[in-house]
Amino acid sequence: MAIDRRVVRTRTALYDALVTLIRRRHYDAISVQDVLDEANVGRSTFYAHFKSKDELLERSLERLRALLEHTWQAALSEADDAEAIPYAYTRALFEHVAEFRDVQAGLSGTRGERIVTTALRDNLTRFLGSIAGGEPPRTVPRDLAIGFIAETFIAVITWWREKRPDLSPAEAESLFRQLVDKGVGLPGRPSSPACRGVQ
Amino acid sequence: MAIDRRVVRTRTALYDALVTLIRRRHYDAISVQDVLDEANVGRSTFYAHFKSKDELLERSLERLRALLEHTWQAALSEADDAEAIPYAYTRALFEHVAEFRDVQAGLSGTRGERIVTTALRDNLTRFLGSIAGGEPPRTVPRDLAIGFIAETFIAVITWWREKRPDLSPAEAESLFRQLVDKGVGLPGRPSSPACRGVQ
DNA sequence: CACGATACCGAACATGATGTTCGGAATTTA
DNA sequence: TAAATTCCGAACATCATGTTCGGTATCGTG
Repeated sequence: MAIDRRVVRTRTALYDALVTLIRRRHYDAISVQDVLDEANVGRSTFYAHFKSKDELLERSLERLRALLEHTWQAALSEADDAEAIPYAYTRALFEHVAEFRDVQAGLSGTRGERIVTTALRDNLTRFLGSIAGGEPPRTVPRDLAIGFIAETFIAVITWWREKRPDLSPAEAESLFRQLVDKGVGLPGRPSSPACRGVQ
Repeated sequence: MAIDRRVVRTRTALYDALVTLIRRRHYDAISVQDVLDEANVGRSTFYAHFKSKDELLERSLERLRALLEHTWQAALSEADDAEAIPYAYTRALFEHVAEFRDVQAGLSGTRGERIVTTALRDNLTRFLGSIAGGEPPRTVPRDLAIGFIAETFIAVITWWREKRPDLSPAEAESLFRQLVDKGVGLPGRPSSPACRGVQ
């Protein structure tokens, strides 16, 4: 027996409603009742599927996961060699990210933001882990490196949205890559000279 | 006329109570009433001083600010030259951070964490800005660089607490500096060879 | 098509947190 | 000591959360 069509309709309606509302106002300012009204779903029905607004968000992120997976696959086929894959991936990611600006804004500073960030980090871990072939040992532990990459990604797109929304995805991605690849050093002292960016 | 002693007593009692509770349980699981009971302060009194739990936390961070300021001053006098100041600062910071592990844990994933992170970033901005003498132009915009540093700091101490609490402050700080200075590159391709860590 | 199973509705209810009000008591400053 | 300020605490209004349950609609299946 296949999955009852009513449940998929109900759930997607709730997912859509939540995203719609996040685009309109701040995540913390959205009540379960708001989602219910937007989705035209009964109260008891909601709690039959999810135990909270946070869980609704979390489960809805399987869509994000699908997007990331698709982007990853595209990067896989597009890249020349295995080493270039991650870069093709993040490049594509920056192209897509701009479309979700209002969602990012609605999530900023909330528990929801952490939920999304965690999902992103988990996906990165999975993807990057899948191509960890004969890599030389690194001084920075792998899980820390991945957390670092994910947080840097968040830092860049947040700054991009809040401070310099005029930048193109390519420019933002360039900054991201620069930070991940070479760091920046603490102001006052250049990091090791060979690593300074050009100019 | 000086500030009424009753108000400072009340406020510090509330600050202390909040921190005490965060050490015991998760920030989200703490109600205003809990803080009131712990601090032995009347309900109406609380709302005469703060409009919410979040504001209480935010205002209580003036203490954090004082700690950071003190650490900064110490780094100022300790460092040989101006360029070494930031590093003396972060080194000292990692020494202190271990003492607040349970507070970090109680805040992780909450709005409170964002409040603290923002305060930290603001302080970093202020400090690092104060020594931004004749610095060469950098390819990465200054405010992005500072945000990047702050987020990297958070990423490292979070990973340190959750995954490798056995590490010494010096070891953790070494990883932090490595990331900030040289980045890490995306797995699969080394970042520019000259920048790889030793070994 | 028809029947059994399942999901949805919606109203009602319990619970608990938030934030306000106000008169009287206590403490502080001057 | 006197005036001003702050605190207390109980009562109250409001709101969001989460649960219960009987009736209804929709679904999958034979």
